[in-house]
Amino acid sequence: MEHCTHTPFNLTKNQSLVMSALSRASGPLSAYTILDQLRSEGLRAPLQVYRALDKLVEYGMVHRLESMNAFVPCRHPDGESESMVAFTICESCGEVTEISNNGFDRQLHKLAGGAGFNVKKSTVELFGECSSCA
Amino acid sequence: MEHCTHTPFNLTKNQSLVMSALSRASGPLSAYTILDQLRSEGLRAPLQVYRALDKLVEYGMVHRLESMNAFVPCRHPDGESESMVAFTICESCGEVTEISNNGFDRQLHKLAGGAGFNVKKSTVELFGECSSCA
DNA sequence: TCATCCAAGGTTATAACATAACATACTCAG
DNA sequence: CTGAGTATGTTATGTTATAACCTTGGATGA
Repeated sequence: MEHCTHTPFNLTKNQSLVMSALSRASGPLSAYTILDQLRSEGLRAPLQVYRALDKLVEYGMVHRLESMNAFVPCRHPDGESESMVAFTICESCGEVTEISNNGFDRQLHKLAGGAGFNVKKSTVELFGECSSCA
Repeated sequence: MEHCTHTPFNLTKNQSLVMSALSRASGPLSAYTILDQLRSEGLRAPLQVYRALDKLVEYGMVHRLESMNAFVPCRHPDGESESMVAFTICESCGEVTEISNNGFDRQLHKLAGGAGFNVKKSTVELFGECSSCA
């Protein structure tokens, strides 16, 4: 599935700006929040942000959190190879963590496969309480 | 997680209207599509639909597809007991299917639990190709 | 009875998220 | 150079969701 294999890209100006805004942030950002942060850099319209985001997602450098209409830089833990990506979202502190696991990925494909469904892309977002808030 | 345990409810008028619109439909409906279908029944404003949807989701009778901003009636297959719910979404014909599986649910909790995260609610949406389209 | 509470409903306005359409510029292989 | 393909800029608009405020109707119990 999506992952960071394409990372070493020459990003365009807008793509770099959006990427660095996301990297600086401590949590997910909406497209419009990114836009506000980058007005001083010359960005003016939502499309400039959305276009950059589309590419960054395509390159696997950014993930979209469907349940939040927000974006995070890809930071899957070292040692994890490419596979499905899932997110934990803490309902009390807002922390978002990326987790990936090959076994789980296989399970998921198997589960869907049992119904004759061939999975190409997955969205897995888990809400609950993180360890620091427990 | 969410499921249909609360089903035998006395729904209000708006809730019934929204529920029957979803039940009639062959696929997911957006809130605004539901509104359009129910104008003839007297609904006028988005909030009337959103409020009904909120309740129906709370009762476990409707699921929200986060990645599509759309809603489907809960129809998990007979014999499946309560557990996590996942959806397959066919990118070629648009068919949406609900699947649930206790083993998968446990896996998912275990995966997150390994990172100290306590899962309360999950969104699992799988995109790909369904059996009829293959 | 009627006071009070509370869930649900109605309405207007607006916020938040996302894309259409069209014109211009950059860049790189042929 | 040239032209195909990608990126950009800009305006306008489409789509999804909620805020704020007020009214209705039914249950409860003093």
